[in-house]
Amino acid sequence: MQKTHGIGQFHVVGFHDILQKSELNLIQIAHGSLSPMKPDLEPKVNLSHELSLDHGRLGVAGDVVAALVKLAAAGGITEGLPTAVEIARWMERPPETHLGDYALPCFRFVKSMKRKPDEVARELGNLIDTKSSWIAAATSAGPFLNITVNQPRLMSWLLPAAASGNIFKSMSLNEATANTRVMIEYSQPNTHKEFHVGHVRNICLGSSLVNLFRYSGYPVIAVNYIGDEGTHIAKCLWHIKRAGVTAPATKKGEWLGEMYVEATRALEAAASVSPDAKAKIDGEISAVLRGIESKTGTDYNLWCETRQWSLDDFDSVYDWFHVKFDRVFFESEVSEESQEIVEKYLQSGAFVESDGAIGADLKPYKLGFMLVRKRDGNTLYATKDLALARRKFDQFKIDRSIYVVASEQNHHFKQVFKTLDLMGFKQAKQCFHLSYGMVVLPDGKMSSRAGNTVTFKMLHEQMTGALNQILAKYAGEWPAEEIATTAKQLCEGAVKYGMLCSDPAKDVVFDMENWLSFEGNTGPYLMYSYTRTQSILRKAADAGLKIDFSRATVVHEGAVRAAYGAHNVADSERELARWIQDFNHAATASCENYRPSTLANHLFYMCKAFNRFYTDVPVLKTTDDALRQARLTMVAAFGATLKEGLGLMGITPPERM
RNA sequence: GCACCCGUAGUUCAGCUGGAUAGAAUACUAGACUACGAAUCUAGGGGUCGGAGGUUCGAAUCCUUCCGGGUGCGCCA
Repeated sequence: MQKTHGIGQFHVVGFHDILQKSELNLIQIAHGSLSPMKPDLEPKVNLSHELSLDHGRLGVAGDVVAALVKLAAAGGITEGLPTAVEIARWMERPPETHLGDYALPCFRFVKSMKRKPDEVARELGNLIDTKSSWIAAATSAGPFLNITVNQPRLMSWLLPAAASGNIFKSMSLNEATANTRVMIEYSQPNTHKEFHVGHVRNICLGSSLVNLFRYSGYPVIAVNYIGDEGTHIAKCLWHIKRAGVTAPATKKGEWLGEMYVEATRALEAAASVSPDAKAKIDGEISAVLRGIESKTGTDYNLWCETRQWSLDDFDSVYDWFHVKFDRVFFESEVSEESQEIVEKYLQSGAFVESDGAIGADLKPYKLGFMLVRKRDGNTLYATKDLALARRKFDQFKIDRSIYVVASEQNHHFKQVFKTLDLMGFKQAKQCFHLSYGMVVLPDGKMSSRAGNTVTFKMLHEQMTGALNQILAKYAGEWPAEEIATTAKQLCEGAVKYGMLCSDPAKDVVFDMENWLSFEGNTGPYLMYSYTRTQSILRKAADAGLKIDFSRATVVHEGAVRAAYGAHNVADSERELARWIQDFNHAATASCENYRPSTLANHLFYMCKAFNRFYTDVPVLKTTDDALRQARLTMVAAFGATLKEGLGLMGITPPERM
């Protein structure tokens, strides 16, 4: 992609195929290349890309800058003024709709003009050309300049751009992010253990993050890291052999998880009998472990066989959630490398010996001591994380590394990242641990001892029950296959939305009944909103209103503009358009903050606005042909935006429900 | 003992790099369907933003300190 001279780090040339020529000038003005002011201002790249696609916001900012130049010139000031990109970033949505579409807090830039914010806001309001292309009215309210957008102009750009999906496709064409390779590691289940709802939250967060980063234009490698070795597996196998049990024909992985739980109980019971009994068992388990590590014999064969059961089970879970990994790492494949790492960095001085063991001394950084090799010569979990990180840097050439892991491991990852830094990896500073809180039950914390954990198996069974209920409603009316698909989409969406709609740092209350209640801030509410759009569009097509929303044509823009020029834009339409317009901003923020909840909330408010619009103004029943077409475009624009957003959360809405 | 995270309406949560009168959902109360599908919408009450200081034009947001809850802190993963 060719760089365009004069507009800093913005590359508008690559968007020729998507943007219309008339918009290019606008962007150049907005970024300062056609303006005399601050051409050397360094923009914040990531946020600006999304801004450059928001012609409405930039257009308004451009018109404000034009007035600002006049105002400043009158005072003899020509330098140090903000660019349109800065203005656009500062513009807020006013607290009350009737105040306008944007509010510009003038205290952000008046210092360079040596003026009071109230005065600047008032004079700017008088200077702004309301005959200009984007601004219909501008009035001051104290230090704020409240701006009402030229609605026909805005709608004519926004609605076709969203309905066609061009505005979303453009996001991935971001040169600023295209050269940063990101690896996102998530899921990380242990074989021979239960797959519980905590793992489900991890899958939802991780896969959504992958989507968000890809949407923002990053090349993303999605990876999994499976724990397939360690004493927990030896315990499980020890129990199976001792109890002489055999696996069922199906769901063998789940069965292994149950056997592990039984093993733990049996172990505790046996160990409480006497110290001798405990020692005997410990010896037996060590023998199993050695057997596995010897890579030969019955214990090793049993490990191979049972390990595969777990892996098969994991695959079925991933299929259920529609997640895919580009690469799957195993603990067992980095074991040997971890030993080599210990040797190498012991010599380099990054590691030191202590009490017969080896580790990294992180006390100067208030992170304690990170053990990498035990006295018995074995490496640890942390050592393998170091080995894996090195592989990620060296073999996969990644620039940023993201780990989605529960908050219990905050300390662990601080240690790992600091140690990687001490080992000399410059990418250590680009490592990020997305820490998330626990999944708790409505009546309190989950604990395996209290016997109130929720496994994926239980979740799946509960949802199958809910599934059947939904199934019954349309039996005989819809094709059986569609009923099954729809019910599945609803359940999957309910779970994903419930897992993602609140801040990752906080615990999430797992309340299946609420999530599936279909009322309020739930996945089904959003999906229902989507089906309403499809219902209208289907009916429109049936009535012969064939509008091709797949392309944003000039003709289409003209029609929307004419319709809203001749008819008032209802408040509900204006508000809905706002949420559509701010979608890319929400997606970008969601990505950069590692918080899918930001996007989830945006989608929820957008749906609220749509449902108000739905009851407030007629669409198909609109008598004026042009207005009806414009409103149909609004419906299509909202539907496309919502579908895009749900997709980023890993949710596919049904077409009807 | 030390470190990190959380504390906003009865409950579950929003609140963007500090911005105008702190917003939703739920529950409760009162309304709106000869339907662009009411799995929806409208209206109402409900809050010392854990407490106290500080920073400034301005603090739920930033700093300090205390209180409450959680997690973790060299031979597990």
